[in-house]
Amino acid sequence: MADNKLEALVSLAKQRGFVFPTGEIYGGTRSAWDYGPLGVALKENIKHQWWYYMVTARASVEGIDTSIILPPQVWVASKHVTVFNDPLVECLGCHHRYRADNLEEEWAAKHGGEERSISSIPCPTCGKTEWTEPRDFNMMLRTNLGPVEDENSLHYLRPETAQGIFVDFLQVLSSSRQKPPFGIANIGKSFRNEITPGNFIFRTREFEQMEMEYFVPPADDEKWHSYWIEERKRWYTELGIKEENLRLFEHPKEKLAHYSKRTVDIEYKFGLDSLEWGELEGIANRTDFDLKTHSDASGRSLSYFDPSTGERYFPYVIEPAAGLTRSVMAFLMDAYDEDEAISAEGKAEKRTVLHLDPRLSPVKAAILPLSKKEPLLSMAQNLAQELRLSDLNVVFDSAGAIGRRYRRQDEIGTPWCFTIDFDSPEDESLTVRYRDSMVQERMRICEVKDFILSSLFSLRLTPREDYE
RNA sequence: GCGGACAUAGCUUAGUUGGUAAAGCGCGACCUUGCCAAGGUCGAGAGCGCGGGUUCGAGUCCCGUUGUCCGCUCCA
Repeated sequence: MADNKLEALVSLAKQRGFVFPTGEIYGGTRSAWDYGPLGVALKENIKHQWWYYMVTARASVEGIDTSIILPPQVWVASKHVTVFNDPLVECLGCHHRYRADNLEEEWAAKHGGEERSISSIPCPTCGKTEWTEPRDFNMMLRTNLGPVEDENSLHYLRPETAQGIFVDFLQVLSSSRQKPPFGIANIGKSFRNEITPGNFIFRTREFEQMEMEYFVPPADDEKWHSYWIEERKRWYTELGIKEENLRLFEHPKEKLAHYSKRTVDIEYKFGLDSLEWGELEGIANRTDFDLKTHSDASGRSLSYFDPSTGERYFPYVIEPAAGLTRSVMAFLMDAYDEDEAISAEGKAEKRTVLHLDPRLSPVKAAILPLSKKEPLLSMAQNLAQELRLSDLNVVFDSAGAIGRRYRRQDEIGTPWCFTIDFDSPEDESLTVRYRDSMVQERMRICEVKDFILSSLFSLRLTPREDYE
């Protein structure tokens, strides 16, 4: 059922220009999907809503945009070069793959601490003891800068945007005059050499992240952690994700990443066979790990001097790290619906509709002349252009019956349709038709722009400042 | 990386025992219609994921490859 829904959505996405496979004329590539005219609008709108809620609306958060390629030492210091280097082996009997270090640990645990190398441990699946040589598998993509390819030219594409923030910590601190608690936000592409990409745009090797690092006095870490978990969950629900499709997942202590004291994921119920619940965002307490390691590695102290107490300390970091491209998929799936509309003949017909929040809708309004005759045509075109000049993405559509045109807009989530009819030249009014209720109302043409702008404005979220 | 299934116009599919690509929807134009996927006419659009083989001849058979999905493995 839900898998069918994804199929329908993928099909709709391709047909209407939300998302399509990268390089399809060459057979496509596993690593990426492209965002079409509507897809990029949706993605930009999500990004904009995040930036507004996390940066613009908050006095305590600054935004930056850091480079995808950083000095390689950054990834050595952050342990990405070493810790996430997994030795993988494959059983020559049944071709199952395992992490060699995991199997060795399991053996020791089951056999009273007896240590054995992978070469003498039988395969848990088929029992054979024949393995390929362990091969290091690093999640980072590499590239070479400059004309010569050697050790010195080796660089990595960032696997997360967070490190750019830590590396710039001092510059932001000194140029913005912020003091803890304060945050630095960063949106951009990251790259991970995932073994198994898949599930549409859920896991790709190239993806976009929206991350914010919130620097707090160490004693306040837990209450800020709770604060951000609630703020972030609220962001999704206020933008239309159904409450029952979201849940929090507490990472078990023993499986926490090396830098984390506590991590809570916000998961979305994709409801697919291969992806029942999937992580949209992780909110981690990274402690002072990053600031300290970069201080040690760089020789520059990334600590904060508090003039009011005369103390110098390393702030703790609360990190809400969201996957932008994943959330595009979640917003689309959550908005996708097939309901019933009554046709002109009184029959109930299936209607495909995206119940997107108007702030996220790629197209805010459609301007539809009921007929191609003048002056209806020009009136509609003029209104459409006026709205475009107000920075509103609108479409003008005069092709086909009016009902068909409404359905076209439903399918891409346009919240409002404005129809110029034969009375419009006389009464300077038109009909506004709402996507979700299909209700129609009369409205003065001169009020359309303010109606849309104020409708969008009234939906704005206000950050909660008190976390107690 | 392993195993399985699938791969035909923008989308969904049909293509009989191999004989030289079809339909619906969508799209464009015109006419008609005048507020929830109406009707009519005309039109654009695939050489069947890609490469190779068998054959007089291959979407249709064989091999390889790429991609998608499912199941393993992995996922900071």
